[in-house]
Amino acid sequence: MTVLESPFARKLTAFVTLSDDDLSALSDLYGRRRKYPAGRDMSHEGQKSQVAYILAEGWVCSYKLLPSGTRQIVDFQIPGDFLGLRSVLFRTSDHSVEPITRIEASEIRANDLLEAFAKRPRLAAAVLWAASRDEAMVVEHLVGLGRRDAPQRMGHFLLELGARLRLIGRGTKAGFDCPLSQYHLADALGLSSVHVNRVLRQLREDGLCTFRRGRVEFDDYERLVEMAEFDRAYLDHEGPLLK
Amino acid sequence: MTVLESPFARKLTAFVTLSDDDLSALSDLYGRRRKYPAGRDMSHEGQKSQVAYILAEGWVCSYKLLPSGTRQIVDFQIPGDFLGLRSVLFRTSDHSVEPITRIEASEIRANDLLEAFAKRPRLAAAVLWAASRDEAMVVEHLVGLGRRDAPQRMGHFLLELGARLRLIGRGTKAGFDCPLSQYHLADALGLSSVHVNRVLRQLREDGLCTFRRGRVEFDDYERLVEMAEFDRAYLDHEGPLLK
DNA sequence: CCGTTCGACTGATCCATGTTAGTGATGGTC
DNA sequence: GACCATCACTAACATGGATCAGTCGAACGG
Repeated sequence: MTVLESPFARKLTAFVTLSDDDLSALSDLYGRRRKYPAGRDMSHEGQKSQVAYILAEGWVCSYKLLPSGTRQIVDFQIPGDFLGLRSVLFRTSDHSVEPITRIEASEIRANDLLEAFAKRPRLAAAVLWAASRDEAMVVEHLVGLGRRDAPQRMGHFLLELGARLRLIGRGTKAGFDCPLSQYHLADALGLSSVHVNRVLRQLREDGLCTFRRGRVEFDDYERLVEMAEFDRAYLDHEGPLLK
Repeated sequence: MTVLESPFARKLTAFVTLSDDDLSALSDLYGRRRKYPAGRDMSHEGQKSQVAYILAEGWVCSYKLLPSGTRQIVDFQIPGDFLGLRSVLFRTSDHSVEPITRIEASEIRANDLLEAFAKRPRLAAAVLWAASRDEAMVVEHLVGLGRRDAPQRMGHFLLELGARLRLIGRGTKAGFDCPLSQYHLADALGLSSVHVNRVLRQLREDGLCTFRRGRVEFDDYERLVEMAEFDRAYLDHEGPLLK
């Protein structure tokens, strides 16, 4: 796979037009590529590591565990997303990370990243955009938990995931492949898995969308957008910003 | 008021030991100081401004409005906190800002800030810490909305506020002054104001804490911490990190 | 001084969602 | 082939919190 086809490059170029030089600087960043099995925790918790990753393949979630034993998933990472960027730049991160599928991730050394930023400002702009989009997603997620009911939350979540996946060429407005279990959805949306099941059934019966056997189908995209009050603006996906 | 006594400096020095030179660089940052009346929206929404503020006096909240007319408060800013740092560094922010009390804020020009960072790395570290603490608070807030019930959320919120205020010398483990209405609490905690009232009454009757007439009193700090499962770790308040 | 607004506060009712306790299908493993 | 774990799915029941519909007191503008 050439750099241009990597999910990370696809995501960035959707936002900032990158020159060939920018792209080759990007490919120089990629260090050792590692694989991790699904399920077992990568447990970055409490560690302060000097290395971050760019997820090349597979899905990951970051979550916090509560004393009661329940957990809250803060967000999901898909190919092209950073893993552990914060724990490089800031202090040790306080949440845990679990691979949902088998994953492949390329190491990025903090120094290399900062050097590349100095030489290629557009690259820096693109990465900052990605980071700020991720933050906007957390805020939107928070709004959902506070003020949207279960069907809206679910619809919003699936639409957001769909939009992110489309950006890296892993989905269309018709649907996308999705390895999440109903338990993952429950932990992300602050619901019980029982209720997740009910809500999914209702969305299906209402002809809005169908989630079955690892695949999400948008049965009526526009009506789902309306029901979920989904506003793409916060994802900032409407074409390159810097030409 | 000397720089050292400003809430911003107090907050930073609680985390990173700053030299006299660092502190004077800090005081050079402060630009024009402006006042805003309570209530009227500062409406940064959709604007991309080149100026941020450091809140010197008063309380502010940032929130998102939903189509249904309800709102979700994302967080509160108190003296010493940044206002609009994100909209300087990143793209236009998509939430609104409302002063809760009359406020005073000093302008910070983005360039000045970046220059100061280059010259005084410890200052940069301190500001980065502040930014990452704010993010950690948003995540913790999200966890609360997803997985804590109303009394825990309320307790957690009041304890967090108390800890932040103590850092800038505006509160103790006994309590603090708090200009928030029960509507503010409702919008922040994802509850109805009716339920906020009930929960406050219950906390009072249980001898945990009392919120009345603009004042929060911790009646039994330790028991409240336990009830709310409040873990200070994410605030990172345990003394200076860099000596 | 009166009327208006706003915030704290309450009781009654209802419903969205949680909890408990299952069934059945699938796939992996020894 | 037996066993086990995991996941989707369901029904019955319980409940936290929303909603509705107020009262009351304080602050405020005219």
